[in-house]
Amino acid sequence: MQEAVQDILKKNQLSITGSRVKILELFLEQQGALAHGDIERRTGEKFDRVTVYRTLQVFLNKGIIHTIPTSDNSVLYALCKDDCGEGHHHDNHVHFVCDDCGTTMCLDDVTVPVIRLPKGFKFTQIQVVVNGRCKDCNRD
Amino acid sequence: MQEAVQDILKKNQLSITGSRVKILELFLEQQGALAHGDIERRTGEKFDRVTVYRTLQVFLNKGIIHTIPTSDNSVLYALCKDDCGEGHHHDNHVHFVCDDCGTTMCLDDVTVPVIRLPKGFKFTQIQVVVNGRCKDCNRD
DNA sequence: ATTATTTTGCAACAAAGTTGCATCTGTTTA
DNA sequence: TAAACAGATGCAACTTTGTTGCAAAATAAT
Ligand SMILES: [Mn+2]
Ligand SMILES: [Mn+2]
Ligand SMILES: [Zn+2]
Ligand SMILES: [Zn+2]
Repeated sequence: MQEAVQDILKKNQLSITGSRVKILELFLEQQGALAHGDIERRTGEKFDRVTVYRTLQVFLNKGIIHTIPTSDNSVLYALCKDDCGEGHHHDNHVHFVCDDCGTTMCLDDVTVPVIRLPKGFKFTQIQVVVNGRCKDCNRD
Repeated sequence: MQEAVQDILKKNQLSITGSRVKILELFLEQQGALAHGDIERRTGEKFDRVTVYRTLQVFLNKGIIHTIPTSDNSVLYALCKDDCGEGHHHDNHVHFVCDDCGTTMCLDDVTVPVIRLPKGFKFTQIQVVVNGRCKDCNRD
């Protein structure tokens, strides 16, 4: 785990600092997505709010994490699993929001479908967000 | 136009007030979606910010407008075309964001596809947001 | 026209996000 | 390994966005 964190930072030519290590650990030990607030809470207010913002921004630019649009328009972040790089995101999988437990997760195995657009429209990216009950919450 | 506005308000048992008429007009004379900020600007700061928030909230509850999730997590609103009512939205169409001109619009004729979820997951709603170049911007 | 009900604007507040700058930390080089 | 450098952090101050309570104003009902 420690190694994984260091690897990711080195691979992206980022200096290894307390906040980056800690925040990256949070993402690795968590299956769901994290909001900015979650991160602040779970780092035990160890880092300044500004540092968290800037760290997330750096991770986004480097293609280490991606944002997830949600129906309530809160900003969520999740690890990129694939080969995303600086300015090159290709996380074309479906996102799932459980209305029961509130977790938002990447369904890495569910690829986004092809959408037939009206004449004249060209797409570059398709985002799919599914709401419902997750696996765990249905097991009752 | 004036009539359409009055009709919608009456049909939803809403009293006819300056802000409601003006904001509804904005939506009717516009093909794309509007952000809260757009509305404030285009009403010429005629109404208090709080009034705009409350008006949009009322319209949302009544099923006159719906929100659109976007990749940059800004809140956008658009008219419901269908038979949405109080607490009953069924705007299951695809949304399109033009990266060129910035407009976000409802593709009312493009219905959201069925998504095959992993075992154990149940869905209640599927949101699809497509980014790309719109019809108008491709006409060059 | 009078009354009852909603809606509005204001003020005060809370939450979320940004920016500049001095200080500190991690990395590089000699 | 120590000094020098580049980059990251924390703080303060600020902006933007959204919320709440309440009195005044506008709308609807009688
Ligand atoms: Mn994802
Ligand atoms: Mn729509
Ligand atoms: Zn769940
Ligand atoms: Zn366009």
